[in-house]
Amino acid sequence: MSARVTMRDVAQAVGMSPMTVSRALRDDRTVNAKTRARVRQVADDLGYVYDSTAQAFRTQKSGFVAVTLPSVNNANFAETFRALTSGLDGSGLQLLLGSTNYRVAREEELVRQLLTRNPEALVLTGGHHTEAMRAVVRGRGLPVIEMWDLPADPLGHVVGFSNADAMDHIVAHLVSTGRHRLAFVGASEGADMRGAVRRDGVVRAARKHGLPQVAMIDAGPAPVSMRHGAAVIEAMGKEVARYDALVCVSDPVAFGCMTAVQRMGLSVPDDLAITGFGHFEVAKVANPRITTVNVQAEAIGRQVVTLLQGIFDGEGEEPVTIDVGSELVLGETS
Amino acid sequence: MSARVTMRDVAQAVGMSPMTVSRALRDDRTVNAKTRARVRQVADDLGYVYDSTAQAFRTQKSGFVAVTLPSVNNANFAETFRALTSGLDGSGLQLLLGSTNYRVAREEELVRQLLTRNPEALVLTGGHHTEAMRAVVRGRGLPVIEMWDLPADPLGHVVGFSNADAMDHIVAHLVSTGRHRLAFVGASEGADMRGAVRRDGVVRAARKHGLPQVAMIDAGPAPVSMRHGAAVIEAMGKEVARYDALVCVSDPVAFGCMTAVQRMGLSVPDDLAITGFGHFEVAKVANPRITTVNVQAEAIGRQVVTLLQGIFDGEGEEPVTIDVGSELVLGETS
DNA sequence: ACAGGAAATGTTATCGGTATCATGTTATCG
DNA sequence: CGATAACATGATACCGATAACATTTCCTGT
Repeated sequence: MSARVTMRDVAQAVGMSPMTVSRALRDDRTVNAKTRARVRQVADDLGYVYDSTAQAFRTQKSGFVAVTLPSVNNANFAETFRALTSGLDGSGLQLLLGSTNYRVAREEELVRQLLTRNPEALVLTGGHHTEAMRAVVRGRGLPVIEMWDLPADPLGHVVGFSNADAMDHIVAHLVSTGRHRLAFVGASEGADMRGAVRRDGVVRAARKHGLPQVAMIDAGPAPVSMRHGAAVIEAMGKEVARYDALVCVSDPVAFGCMTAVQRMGLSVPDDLAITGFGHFEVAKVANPRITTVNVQAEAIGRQVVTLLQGIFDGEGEEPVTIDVGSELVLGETS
Repeated sequence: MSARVTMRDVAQAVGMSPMTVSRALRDDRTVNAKTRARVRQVADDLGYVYDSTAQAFRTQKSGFVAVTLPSVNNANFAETFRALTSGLDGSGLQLLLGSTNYRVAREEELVRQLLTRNPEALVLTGGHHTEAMRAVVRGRGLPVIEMWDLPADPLGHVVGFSNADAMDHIVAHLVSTGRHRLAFVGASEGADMRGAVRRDGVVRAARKHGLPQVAMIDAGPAPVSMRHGAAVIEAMGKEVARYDALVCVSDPVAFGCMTAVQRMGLSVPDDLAITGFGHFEVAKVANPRITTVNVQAEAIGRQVVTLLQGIFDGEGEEPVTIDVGSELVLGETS
């Protein structure tokens, strides 16, 4: 109880200076092996717990990597985060996670907050940010990685893919299988830039392929998921048969739409094709399997880790852009 | 560029002492309102960024709440985490997240690491820990909350529910609808205590209700999800019809099993009942809807937030146990 | 046995805020 | 108008680890 055990206490107990204890605990080879062992032992006995805060303060290296995600409640982002975690495991770096709830204003606030912790690198999801935030980050001069997007004017490194290209794959595929009355199912226009980019991608692709205008089905404010897809289709009723393909903003939405369509007795894909986005597990397992786009969430995480390692090993300063691409994954719904 | 801007620099620019700047930035009312505004302005102009590390060091309050989750890649845990995040938003506390990958040994290591950051509270998922970890945490004397479980010997506060009771609900329901050849689908016996508790819960409940022995279907090492459920049933083929109910360790597994069963032409629930666990979105949306148990992931998060607020407001020291309960949610698969 | 260098350990100052106590300055009132 | 309180600001020390430099101890070869 009482006061906390510090290196000074350990040093006293061992009969050495705090400096030696510091070195010993960091496994500094200039400290005699026997001393090192003894220090370890005594530290354990005293219940000493290393203070990373003091270290971070003194060395001006926090050991933190700040990460922003739109939401942790999304299998794809979660997968990327998992890859980051496991890739950074053992490197002595800690992830500092924050969620933006798909809003750039919230992102700005979050990043300001994260920066006060002195992170050694900043990993952002998406390439859309407020001007103020860009300024803050730039002024800080710390390594930045934007992921899940290919921003036109990157802040630093980039690991992502083109949402527009991905949507083009889908539209091209639908066109080639004879569909031409497309509807896009996504979140209401609002703060969710990612959804907006996908929507625009579909519209542009449709135009390019000579299709009539794409209908917009609004599944509510972001984030939208299975139940929103199901609800909006349910509300439409048989009206939905007016279209011959539902292009959904994500796999969960697609799955939701599909179940609603099936419940009303329509057949997928005979009456209606359905496509998703993201290659979520549900797309692979659903009945029928959902045609989707694989965006390789895990690969993004791994690439970010590789970049981070390079950064901390003091490698090249020039910002790198890595396009992990995306590929159409044919299912049975189209 | 060059050196970083500190309070000293701001103070100099304003023509006041660092102490006044410190107070001004914290909105200390003893500082003249005009001065406060001016300090704010100058700090902004200079691009000053507050250093939480220094603050944490000096005040010995990190502003961190450490949280361990088995995996962020699980909609339920993610939901709890989201509730924690949004509940703590604006309180000046930062969540420090770590994943245990469902292994207590990993949890111990993780907690040791997290403790070096001086968290002001520790939120653990689950009630199974290594002895060493219990000792470390106890010795530290910081507030602890265990969630998602009702441990027999809690480390501190508890917000959870009884997994055994929940499984009993399910088994009782299956029995009451005439099923008696049960099989449990879950992860291999191993480090995943949560899965083990559910399995044992089913076995005990079956015995209590006078059922013959419950068969065990091994979907592979934890964590198991949709595709593992689908794969193991697919591998069994029609053999699965030997049972009249599949009790699955989670909704995703249940969904995977169901799709596999349906693909081989069997009917759910006519040929086979299927139950899940967790009230995941997929259970509500799937076709047919999956009978499951609602464990109120979000409520757990909210309750934890309430406890934390109480702790930081210096309230009652006696550990509290909150049972958020669980309830059977009837679907169409049983 | 001794110079010279390697190995092991110690001393001092410091990172950027802020608790604490001290001091100066401006209202308030009999 | 002088005393006293209310308000505003400042000086000093310190949180716990460690970089940088200094010193001591122990070998090694001749």
